[in-house]
Amino acid sequence: MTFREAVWQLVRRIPRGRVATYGQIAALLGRPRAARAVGGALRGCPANLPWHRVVNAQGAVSFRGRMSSMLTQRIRLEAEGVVFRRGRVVLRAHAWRRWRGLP
DNA sequence: GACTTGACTAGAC
DNA sequence: AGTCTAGCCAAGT
Repeated sequence: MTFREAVWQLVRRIPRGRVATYGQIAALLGRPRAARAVGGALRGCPANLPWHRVVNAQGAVSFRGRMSSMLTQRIRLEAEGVVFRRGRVVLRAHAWRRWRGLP
């Protein structure tokens, strides 16, 4: 299993209405400093993957060459109830917490 | 195997 | 709060 596949597998588990950060994904995979590689893994990912639920550490949508794709990502997130504030996702409210309710 | 390339980040001003 | 910089790392050449 390549790193890229592991990223896809994990991203698939982010629930609707929640977001994860590149660094968070990397950390969950045991590579706390591979945030940048997570971005690379999402480049050319399967179309059915909820890639739009991954944002940067500031809660902002990362630039990917065109403004239109940023807008698409934002629209998709808002469509699932994610709230933006001054151009950033309100992480306090929407950050994916895998361990909620566990020790 | 040695570069190069980014959907990244934390830290320093 | 904005801007720069230096690390980092999997993939593709």
